Amino acid sequence: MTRDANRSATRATAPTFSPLYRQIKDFLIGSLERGEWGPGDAIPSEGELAQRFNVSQGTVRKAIDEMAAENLLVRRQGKGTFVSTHSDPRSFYRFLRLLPDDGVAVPSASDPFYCENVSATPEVAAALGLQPGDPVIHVKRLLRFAGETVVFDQIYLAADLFSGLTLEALRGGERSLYSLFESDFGVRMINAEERLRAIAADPESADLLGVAVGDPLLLVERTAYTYGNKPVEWRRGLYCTRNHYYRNDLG
Amino acid sequence: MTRDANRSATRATAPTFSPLYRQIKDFLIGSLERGEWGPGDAIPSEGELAQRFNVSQGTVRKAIDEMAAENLLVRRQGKGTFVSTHSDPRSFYRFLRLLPDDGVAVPSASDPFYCENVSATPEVAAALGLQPGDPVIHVKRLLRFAGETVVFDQIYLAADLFSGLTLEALRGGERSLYSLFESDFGVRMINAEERLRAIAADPESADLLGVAVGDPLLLVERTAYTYGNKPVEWRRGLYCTRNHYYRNDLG
DNA sequence: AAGTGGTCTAGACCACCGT
DNA sequence: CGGTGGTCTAGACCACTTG
Repeated sequence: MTRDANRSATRATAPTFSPLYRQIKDFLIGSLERGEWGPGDAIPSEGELAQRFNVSQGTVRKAIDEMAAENLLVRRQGKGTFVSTHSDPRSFYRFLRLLPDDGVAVPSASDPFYCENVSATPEVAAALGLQPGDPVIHVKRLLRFAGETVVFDQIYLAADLFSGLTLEALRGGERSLYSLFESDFGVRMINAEERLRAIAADPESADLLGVAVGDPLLLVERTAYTYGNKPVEWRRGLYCTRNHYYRNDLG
Repeated sequence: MTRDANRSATRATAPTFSPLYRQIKDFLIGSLERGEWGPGDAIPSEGELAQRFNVSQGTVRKAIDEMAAENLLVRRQGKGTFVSTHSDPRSFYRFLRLLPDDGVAVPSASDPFYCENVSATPEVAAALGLQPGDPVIHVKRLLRFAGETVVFDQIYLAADLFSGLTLEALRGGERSLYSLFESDFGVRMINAEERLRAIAADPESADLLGVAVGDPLLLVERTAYTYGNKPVEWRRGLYCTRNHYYRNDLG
């Protein structure tokens, strides 16, 4: 992280222009990837980082500002800057967009009932960047809102990252799935992309969700990424939208 | 915008703490609301604003930074800072999340076929903050992707803001709907919230979209807001997701 | 009181855009 | 070239949290 690294780069090849705050941000992201600070930990103060990098505090601030905007860090005035965690209730509803038609959000209950090692189908392999046949973990679960079964999720995880995952661990407690991944496997989901479609209920889903075969269901396919935009989870969720809706804000 | 407005506010009532950059931001937003700068116009330079408000350039920068992050302004290095506009292709796909299963985004064609003044139903009135029976404009249109009819939209607009809207104007040209609202009626959509559900196709929609009655369709209800979070449009869209999907990024 | 993030300043220089 | 936004500095003071 030497100063003036750009200006001295008068090579013939195209130089890699990158402002100081960007280099600091990249360094901090690298530290997160390497797990040097765990979720919920405080990172060094702005002043200390400024000294360590020999830059002004404002430059460190700009790097942290961007990371806070990307939900990688959380600032807390008077206390410090902390690594984001899925245990934080504030970041809980970021990955669950389902709300009841009337009234406010109610805590949902997760009921996993299947967890096996299987071979990746071509579809799953493509989503996770694996080869068909590679080992993956297949989880099935239901989500209930106020007693009503609303979601049937089928979740596929790269087996190398989550080896040892069992149904018992999943049934654990009140923690969210991503919270468990984070604490038990050191895999932090920082990003996800969902693709939504309306489809007709198949017999298995209809049975689990208490609807008739052929009834319309909201299909939500999600690819979730960890640091470096590496896909580590793919899931196929069927949402019963009789009394709930999927909310999306177009900023 | 006097300096130290906070510190001198030693009243008994709870003072309204607000940093300088926020006051400047509020002023700029007010100017946008009052239409002092139209979509696509350049706002005064950072230096000029700093002089005008008797603050440093960095303070103005922070105000503009936030507004750029909220898509209200667009910065262009070397040129200036400009009021966002829906004519800008970059902000086009912010309000249309539908993509074809295979291949890249294709320009969509809008085909409006109905535009009448009607009385607001209770549902529409509630969404637009009106009284049931108040006048609204009801528009129906189809959206085609590469020749395939994919969306059936029913759009409701507060009549006072869009009086004079005709089918002919809607059929106008290649401009997006929000681009037309912006240039012809001075109403800029800055924000929207969508609620998604899966439902069974009714006869009218099935006919328009070329599917069977009862087939699953994606229902997308949108409330769009202009400055001051004032709702000005409510729409009910039915999306045929046979060959397309609704994409959502969970940041 | 000490330490943290939050705001603000005044000035410097760089990168980009137009003429 | 002049004007614009983009980066960076060094230092000041404020607001919040904790001991």
